[in-house]
Amino acid sequence: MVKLNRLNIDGTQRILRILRTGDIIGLEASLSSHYENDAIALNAVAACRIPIEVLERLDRDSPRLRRKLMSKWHETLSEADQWFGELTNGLARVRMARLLLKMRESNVSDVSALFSLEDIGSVLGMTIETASRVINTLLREGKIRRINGGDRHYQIDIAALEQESQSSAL
Amino acid sequence: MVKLNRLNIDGTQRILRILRTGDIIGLEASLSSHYENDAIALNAVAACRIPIEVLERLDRDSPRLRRKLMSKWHETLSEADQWFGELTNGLARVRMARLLLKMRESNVSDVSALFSLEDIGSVLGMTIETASRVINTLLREGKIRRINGGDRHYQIDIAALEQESQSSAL
DNA sequence: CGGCGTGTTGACAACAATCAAAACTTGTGG
DNA sequence: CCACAAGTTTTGATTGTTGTCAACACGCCG
Repeated sequence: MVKLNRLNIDGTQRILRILRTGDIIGLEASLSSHYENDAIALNAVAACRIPIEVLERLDRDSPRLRRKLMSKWHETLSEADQWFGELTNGLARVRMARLLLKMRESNVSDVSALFSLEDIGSVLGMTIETASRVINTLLREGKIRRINGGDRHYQIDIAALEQESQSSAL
Repeated sequence: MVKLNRLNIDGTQRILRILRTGDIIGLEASLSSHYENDAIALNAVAACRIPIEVLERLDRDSPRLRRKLMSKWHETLSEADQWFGELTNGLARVRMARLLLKMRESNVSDVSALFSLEDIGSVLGMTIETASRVINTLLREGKIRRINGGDRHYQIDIAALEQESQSSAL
């Protein structure tokens, strides 16, 4: 997992979203030659680099790749909007529920991989203390369970969390 | 101004961002043929429509346009990230200050155009009551001034608001 | 005039931040 | 292998901010 970090003008830092297998990054390099936010790996990652020249040649010669590239842009934007819409509204426990659902290893899995409290706080816009409290409440309620050995992995009660995540926001 | 509205699965609604002169919308139509969020005009707007076929022909024939198109995607994503980073952190009055600065008519103007309290609330993730309170506090402090006649237009004290907007978040 | 949409204000309750301390983990060097 | 230091998480007490509920003001239009 890779966190996409934005450093605001005022020194504030916020995680914009978490990138996972299949996600693309730095596509803007083909345009402006400077990155606008940091990417920091949260665990061991395998990355595949495509040199700009190759990208440009393919872009020139292959309409199919062009289409694919557009599609990636779209996907990224769509993802960004989803994070915005889902993780910035509602009570702390609602946002946490949504994050847990979002960070599942796959759409059918009930195993969710989280990260440090500090990073959780930065994603959900809350302090590490509230993050900790919310997680522990969910643990006590049996809606999530720590997987031991798994580094900050949780087994989650999907149905329960989906209900939580639908609390009205604002 | 056009508000880009996201309708979440749970019925919640949230404004993702506000589009203004020069912004582009519905670029994804060239890919997936379905829109994922509503666009609603907040005042009279002039729009320019480009048929997909034209877009595709130009995309095929003109490398320059392709570059331009990519650039637009990039711009949109960048904008989305900026909204996320700036308007979802910190106290209500900090977020309001940032919105006021962002909604200026130009980079040098000190006139900021807002919209209904309901929409402000939906952008900043707060209730209309808090939005009203914050605005009135800023008015009383003389940091913003209502422009009479101007429909929800404010003359803002840029320096003061910039200072506000730099309050530590979280 | 009377109703409707929008904005304002107050009192109160709920939620989350802050401050502080302790428990627990992990890695390091003796 | 233990002791210790540094980092991370947990928990408690308290304060501050924001949401909720309710009432009212104001302008607009039929």
